[in-house]
Parts: sequence; structure tokens; C-alpha cells
Amino acid sequence: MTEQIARTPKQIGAAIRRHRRALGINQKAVGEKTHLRQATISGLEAGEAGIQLRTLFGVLTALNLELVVRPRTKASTDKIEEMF
Amino acid sequence: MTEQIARTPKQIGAAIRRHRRALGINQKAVGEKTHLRQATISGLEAGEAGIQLRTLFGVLTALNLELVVRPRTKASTDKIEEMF
DNA sequence: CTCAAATATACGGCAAAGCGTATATTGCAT
DNA sequence: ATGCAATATACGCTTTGCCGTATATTTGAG
Repeated sequence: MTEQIARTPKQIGAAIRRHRRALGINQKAVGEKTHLRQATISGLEAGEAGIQLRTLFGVLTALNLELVVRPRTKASTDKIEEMF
Repeated sequence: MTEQIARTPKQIGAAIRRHRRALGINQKAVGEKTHLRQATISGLEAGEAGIQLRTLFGVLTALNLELVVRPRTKASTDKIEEMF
């Protein structure tokens, strides 16, 4: 199961964490590759909603990941107010 | 071709724009659904690297889109410094 | 070509991200 | 149980997102 669906910051954070662990590297190492602090990686993986795209894609690149944007597959609640 | 690969803020912005247009709605309407300004949607679609996950996922939800996180498929340069 | 709709840009203000640095906490092997 | 590695949290600082509001520019229909 190497393809993870993400519809929220928490979900993409969790997905990134799983992939990072699968690669056997720690947050500090990702921080060094990306010029981000270990604390910043921690926040991303925790799903902080304020994380910037700069940070997200830096980490994705460091982990050799990519995103796919596509229409939602299954059902969804779609109440934006309840999203975070 | 409704599945778009994104490895950079610019790419995800472009992908979102294509999907939005395919749905036939404008930035102002997306802004109203998400409680974001039209100017903010514009920035997201333009690929501004500082856009936050809060903003990204709000728009994805409004457009009924989702992300998939997966290992990169084809080749990649992977020079993070050159990413933006 | 014209004009309206859509999109991009501007400015001051407030809140928050990410920084360096440092420490607290958690998890895991022995 | 101990100790180290990994992760989470804290503080002051600088930078920047997003806000409301407003305007400039681009695009497309007629």
C-alpha cells in the first residue's frame, strides 16, 4: 500500500510520515536535505494546517514522492467548516 | 486526463486550475465556498510557494478533489535548491 | 471593436510560519 | 530499569500569508 489518499493536512502529514519511515530515515535527516528544521518536519507530519507548500514539496522531493490531484473517489462530508 | 501529477507548487496550482475550469466555476465562487478571497485562489493557482495547507485543502474540498501521495514514477532532477 | 466578466495586483494591518537555539518528552534496544 | 536516539515543544525574532478593500489587467462573448 504505497499510495495514500489525503484530503486534509492531517492525512497528508500521516501519509508522509509513513513513507518516511518506510524509507528508514528520520526527521533530522529530512531537515538536512531540505534545509528545514527537524521541528518543521515534525509540524508537517503532525498535520499543522499552516504549513506552506514550499515546505510540503521540499519534503516530498526529499522523500522522492509526488502528488496526484484527482476527483474524489468515494463519498465525502464536504462541510469545509468541519475540516480542521 | 483527470489525474494530474504535481511535484511543485506551480504544478499543483496548474492542476487545480484545470480542474476548476473543468467544473465551470470561477475563482470568486471558489472563494465564497471556502471563505477565501478571490485573490488567494489566484495565488494558489499561480503556484505561490507560501500558500498554506489550510488554503490548499480548502480549495481541494470545494472542488471535490483529493490528493494521492506516492513514490515518484519517472525520473527526477531532485535538486531541491532549483525547485522554486 | 466593445464591454462585461474573470483574474491579477496593490496596500496597510494582523496573525502566524519558519528560523536558531535549546530543552522536554517519547520510544526503543540492551 | 537505563540510556540513547527520535520526536515534540518552547522562546524571541524576522518574514510572510491572508485579510478587507480597491483597482488594474486580461479574456471572451457579441
